[in-house]
Amino acid sequence: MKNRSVKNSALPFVCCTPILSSGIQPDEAAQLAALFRVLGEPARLQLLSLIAAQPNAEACVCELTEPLGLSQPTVSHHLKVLHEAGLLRRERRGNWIYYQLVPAQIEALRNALALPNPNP
Amino acid sequence: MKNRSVKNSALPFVCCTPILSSGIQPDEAAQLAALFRVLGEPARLQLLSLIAAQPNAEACVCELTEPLGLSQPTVSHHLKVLHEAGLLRRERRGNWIYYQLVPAQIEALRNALALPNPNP
DNA sequence: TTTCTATATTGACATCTATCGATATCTTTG
DNA sequence: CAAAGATATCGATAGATGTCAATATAGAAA
Repeated sequence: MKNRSVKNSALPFVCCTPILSSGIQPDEAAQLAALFRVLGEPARLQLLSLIAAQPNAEACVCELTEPLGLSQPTVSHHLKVLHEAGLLRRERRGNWIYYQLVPAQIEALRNALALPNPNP
Repeated sequence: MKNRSVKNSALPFVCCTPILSSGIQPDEAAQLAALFRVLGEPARLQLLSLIAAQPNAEACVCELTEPLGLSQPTVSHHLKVLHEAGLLRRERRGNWIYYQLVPAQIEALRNALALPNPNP
């Protein structure tokens, strides 16, 4: 099977052409699919949701491990995947590392699914 | 690893709560992730794009195999996955089976990624 | 420097899945 | 009914990946 990870097949911050409005090329499909694959994991969707729900829309790993019911290394792994996909920003503050959403990247993904205008 | 397929963990036509506006539950995350996972495959994105680009926004398997460069069983498999996810409609017409997009389901997925309103 | 705490990395394992060749099923046509 | 064509299913296989325990790393504090 081909390598389909974001890290190797796509750059962060892809600008997503609407796939339903124009024929997409194989390399575009690979990049975009890598991003959707990142979202194709319940734990990662919950992480995005949890972070968005925090007071300042940011959270450190220690705040995310318990509500997810996963080990700290696993949570770290998922955060890394989200970060490499450009969906999360990270910032160290003292001992803690805070993760925040990257709204532009999420919006880019949404845009890829935009329906074609029936009356252009 | 848990079963994460659409067929077993999610019903077609899920109605997607915006995950960034409210904390989502594990079962919601599982359903939604199953849908994103369906999109996390280059071949399937290309299928959606190809079908959308057809004259009547529909295509039979025979029209999709060649541009994808995959075998007929593999294309059939991907179409089945998309169909079970509620993203494609199927309709037999003579010997051929035509697949069409289901815009409502695509829109539902988009909606799941909607950003929260900064000034509610 | 040493210790403590938070996070990341490593290695291993079980499971999932994309892919294909072979074959079955279904529909039309002769 | 038999033959042909389109699509689906089956079985096998290689590669990807989520998970954890163990360990490493990095910054803060003593």
